[in-house]
Amino acid sequence: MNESLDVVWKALADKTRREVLDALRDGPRTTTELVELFPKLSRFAVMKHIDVLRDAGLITTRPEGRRRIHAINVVPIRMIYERWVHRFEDLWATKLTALKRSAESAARKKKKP
Amino acid sequence: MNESLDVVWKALADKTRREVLDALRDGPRTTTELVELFPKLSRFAVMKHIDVLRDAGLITTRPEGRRRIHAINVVPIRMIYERWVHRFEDLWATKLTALKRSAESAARKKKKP
DNA sequence: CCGTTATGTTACCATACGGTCACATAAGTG
DNA sequence: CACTTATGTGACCGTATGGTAACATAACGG
Repeated sequence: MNESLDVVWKALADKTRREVLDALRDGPRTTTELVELFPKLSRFAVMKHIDVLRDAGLITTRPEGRRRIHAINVVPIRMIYERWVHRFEDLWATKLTALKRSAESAARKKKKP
Repeated sequence: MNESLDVVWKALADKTRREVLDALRDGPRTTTELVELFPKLSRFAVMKHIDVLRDAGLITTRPEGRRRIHAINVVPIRMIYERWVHRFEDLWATKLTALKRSAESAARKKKKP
């Protein structure tokens, strides 16, 4: 679970897969329902994306009769945020950042052996 | 700046590139300094990663003499958070309650050793 | 100048990835 | 049972990606 976050990043790198997760925000969907959301893609392409998302732990699949119901699991997204995105928050939205960086840059310039 | 974030996602999908951004959190670095952070990779590989990060707007490069100094730009990361990750935050809470509920339900059913 | 340092360009290769198709299974429905 | 619906598997293919190597430029230091 530690550095297996790379699989999550890879899964999120694809626009279609992020759209699948967007769709699942409102609630679980069957495979066919998800396929119908992407008229430009074949059923197999969407199913492959579902596989990738499931392997990354981003969705859970539960069979119900002959249908398969996919639900989102936000835990990996939360991990991405807490373990990575969050650490950059202090760098954004403040001009202090730019000041700090330019100061460090100036120091670096002077400290050339 | 308001371009599709897809190129940013693609850039962040690589572990090495995320490590480059991690290194740049503390301040700007030259190309050679960044290369030395990855002894297992060739200079060209690291330079390619730098190119990808710059194309995604995640770093800015400024020439200084014969050196090139790369600095992080957190704006795309912030956009990723605000335009995508943030929208799943309300599911974190509901996920917790769902877990709690299922845990209670499991505890109730748990007569089996 | 010359050699060294710092960096870039071009070409090239192996693998991963996104996608399609042919075929297959399996559960409702008449 | 036969028929339709819902879904899955395997092989296959073009392109993108990550990586290396050969060659090239350009600035500093003596």
